[in-house]
Amino acid sequence: MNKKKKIQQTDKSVKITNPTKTIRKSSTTIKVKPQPKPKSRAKPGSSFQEKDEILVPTTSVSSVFLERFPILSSDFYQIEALDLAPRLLGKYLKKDDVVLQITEVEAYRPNDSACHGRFGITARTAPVFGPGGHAYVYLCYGLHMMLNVVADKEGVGAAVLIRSCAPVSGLETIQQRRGLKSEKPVLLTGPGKVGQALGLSTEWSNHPLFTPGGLEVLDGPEPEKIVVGPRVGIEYASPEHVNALWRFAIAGSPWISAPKNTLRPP
DNA sequence: GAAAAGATTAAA
DNA sequence: TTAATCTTTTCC
Repeated sequence: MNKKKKIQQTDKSVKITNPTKTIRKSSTTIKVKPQPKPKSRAKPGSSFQEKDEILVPTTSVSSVFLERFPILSSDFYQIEALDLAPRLLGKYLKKDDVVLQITEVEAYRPNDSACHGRFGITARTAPVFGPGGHAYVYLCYGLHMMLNVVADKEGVGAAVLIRSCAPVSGLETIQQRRGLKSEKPVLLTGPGKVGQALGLSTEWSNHPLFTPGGLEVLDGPEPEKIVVGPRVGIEYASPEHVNALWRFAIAGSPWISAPKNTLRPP
């Protein structure tokens, strides 16, 4: 059917109600939350009290990464999502004392019937249309925080979903946030798990990833081989976009979400 | 103003 | 296979 005509990117007639933009800043010191209940997530808006936190000096682990893998600049992201997605593989996500290596991603693009930007600019999706290099975090199924990296230039509605990561440091914090004492792929294979491990809420949406503090993306080793496949969980989209091979993963990595049997060499 | 659906996960 | 859980978007 003809469902493809309204997907055009909207003009300025759309009103943009400003999303809640309380960008939380965290210092370079490592924060350890003593409160032990990873089950009930803290309600957005009530950031955990500063006084309840135990501040620990930055460890050598972070210094090593900052030295060898510097934070990526804004320029890195100003390309189309299909190019940015595979380039994000192997890069590092850093927040608090947690460092994750990106192992699986999906590209979402303009004129893409699976992209959140398909309805134009809204309060939720405004960051997607902003300049590349910012986070787009949204609540999925009322439960899961999904982290995207906004791609391309301002005005273009494109982003890359982070589907899976491998743990690099901060394993205890990851396990505590996940409520799971495992080192196996079940810990971080899935977009909801990544968001939970990083301690994200929708307040982190639109957070710049190219400036020090809070959530950052650091440079990392380029993977030797990459596999591609159709994106996951978008059955509502048009066949053309359901079948598009816009899912990318590091070949051979165990840190990849299901289904794995749809991934092939490009 | 009401209702359906969702870029998922964990447990039965 | 299904419940959990709630915001966003659409429909009347």
